[in-house]
Amino acid sequence: MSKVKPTIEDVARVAGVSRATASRVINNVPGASGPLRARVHAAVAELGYQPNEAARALASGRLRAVDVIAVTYGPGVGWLGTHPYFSRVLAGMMPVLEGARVQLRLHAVGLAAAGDAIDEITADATVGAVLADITPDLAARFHRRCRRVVSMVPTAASVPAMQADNVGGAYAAVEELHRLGRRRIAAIHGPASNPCAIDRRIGYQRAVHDLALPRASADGDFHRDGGHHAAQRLLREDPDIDAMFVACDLMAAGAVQAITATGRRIPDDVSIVGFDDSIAAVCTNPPLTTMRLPVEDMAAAATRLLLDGVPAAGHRQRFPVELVTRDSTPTPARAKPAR
Amino acid sequence: MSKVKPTIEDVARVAGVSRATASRVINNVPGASGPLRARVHAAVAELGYQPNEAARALASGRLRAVDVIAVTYGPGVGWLGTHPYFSRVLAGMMPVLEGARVQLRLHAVGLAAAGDAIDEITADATVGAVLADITPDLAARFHRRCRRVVSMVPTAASVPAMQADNVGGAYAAVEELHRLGRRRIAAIHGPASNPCAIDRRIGYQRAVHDLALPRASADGDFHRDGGHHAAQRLLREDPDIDAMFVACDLMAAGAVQAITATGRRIPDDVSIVGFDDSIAAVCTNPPLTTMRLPVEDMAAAATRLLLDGVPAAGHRQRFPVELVTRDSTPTPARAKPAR
DNA sequence: TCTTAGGGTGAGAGCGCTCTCGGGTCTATC
DNA sequence: GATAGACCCGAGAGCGCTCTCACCCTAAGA
Repeated sequence: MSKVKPTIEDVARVAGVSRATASRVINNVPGASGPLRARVHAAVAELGYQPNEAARALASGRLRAVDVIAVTYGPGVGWLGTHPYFSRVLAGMMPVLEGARVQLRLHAVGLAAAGDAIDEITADATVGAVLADITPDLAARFHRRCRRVVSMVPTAASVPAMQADNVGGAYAAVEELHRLGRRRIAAIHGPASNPCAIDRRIGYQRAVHDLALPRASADGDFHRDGGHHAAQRLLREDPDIDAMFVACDLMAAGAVQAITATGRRIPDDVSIVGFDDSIAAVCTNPPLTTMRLPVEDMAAAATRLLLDGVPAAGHRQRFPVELVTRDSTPTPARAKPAR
Repeated sequence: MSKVKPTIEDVARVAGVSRATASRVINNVPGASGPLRARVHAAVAELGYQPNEAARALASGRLRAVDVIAVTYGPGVGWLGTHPYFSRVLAGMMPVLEGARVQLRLHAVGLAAAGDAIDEITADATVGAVLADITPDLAARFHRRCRRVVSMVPTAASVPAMQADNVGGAYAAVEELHRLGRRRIAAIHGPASNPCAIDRRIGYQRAVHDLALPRASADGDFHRDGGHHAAQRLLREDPDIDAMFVACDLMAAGAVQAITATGRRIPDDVSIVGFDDSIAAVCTNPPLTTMRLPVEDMAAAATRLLLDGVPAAGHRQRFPVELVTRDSTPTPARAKPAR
């Protein structure tokens, strides 16, 4: 047995067919049949042949990989290392990629360098890119350069996207709190420039408006510390707050700590509904009632869309955001009676 | 301006040099100088040239990418979606990869399919692979097939690895608890087959032995629920436990919930030291005192090692595991006096 | 002045694969 | 039995790049 890796040429020789035929059966393309297919498969197995992806990509003009783009705001890798969201995206994509034998390439690119990065990534002509986190204008630019793109976050109308009902989720969170008898429902929002955060903010505002509830809110940064500070501020400004809608579980974790530090009990004194249903939701004490964002499903669907060809411009796939009840809201029996 | 992507041929023509020279300056290899370099750079800029990675890989026999391997135990993507560890590995690698213009490919491979996966991944002749999570025998096999490998977890002696002091970290955790006056220190271990978990277990056992402390432990699964159940069991079997060493923050989060559910207070009744210092450590209530595993540093160092060439067999780089004090252990002033 | 060494440069041969195109074979139809 | 059509299969031309090797030019040494 030779040390060098067998090529398709070797497979063809062993199978007694042409390179073209070997290629056809290896790629499962019609135009070769029965007995020949069997012989090629046998040769592949015998030689332990593994196709060279680089050669494949060069010859076919398409690299069998999907890019994942995480634009990092600020220096370093930003949220990538700490926010549970990205892991969920990867976890959702992995199984569908594996089935298709397509590689996953991860790009964490700074906002400043994003333009160049788009050029580079596009140059490799991959199957497509999943925009895990990105600004709307960058997404639009990406889509313009290379149609094979699908966004996981709200974006311009033209860019194909997975669309979770962030507005409705936030609205439902406030409704739930209201149903539980809460009347002073404050909100901790995400960054003012973040599209998801904006939608959740809108949902909150609509709900408190429709329910004729007083409005109070503070901005966080989608991170634990931001949630902590925001909750402190909120409680200082209005000590009678009896519930909080927090636009992200990680911030909610910080809020829980801030609230209990004041001696208030959760859920009795202050009830909380988070957002995401990430791992953070079950790490807090008490575990969080939260709005489940089906990130894994969305990522899987995005990947499938890419694998199926060029997504139609403006393509939308909608995902519900549903309430997951845990212990940061009272059980109905313990709920405060509505005034 | 033509629609087709410029090739190095175009660059060479515009610069008035040969393809070879263009290649030399683009790849920054000696053998071309001064004026020519400038002309080539100008041509690259003018055309907006982006090298085709596939062609590069094919011609040079090396794909400019680093593989990240996460062997998933059991079905699906296992820990990838929920455990903060993987994000930290990726976050650590990203900046050094970016500097070297090397891609990151992620592979989450089931234990059963890992053998085939190794063959496939190896076939692409990448710069190397970072073994984020893997069994020792699989790591050895990987290393045998392709020397360009470095493990992030304990493994056979031959496999190059980043080595965190898991044993010492666990030992130090118990010592700290003892210093704080705790005497019935139980442990929640990770999976019995996990190399990191094994080392932490050893550290605990050595410490309780050296300190002549009673031993009590339960096995978890490195996940929140496992920690929860283990803590319940431990408390049931010995209600007088006054401290827990938990081999992973995620499990500690579960343990915190189980402990407070019994009415015990943290850190006064039961003190806790976790392990990892992952995002979970600051989501619990109270935030966890924990042993910091410098995952990002380890991942960055692993990546650099790969970028520098073929790592020497048996190469080891050691990393300390240090105590991070938060609120799940009493401040020294509040510590119970030693008996 | 001739030789030699050495660095700069270009020609050209692949890397391993895909895919088009043309030729050959086989069946169905008239 | 002749012809058309359908179906298989192989030859061969690249895909865009790297890298070896030979060539040329210049400068130093004899």
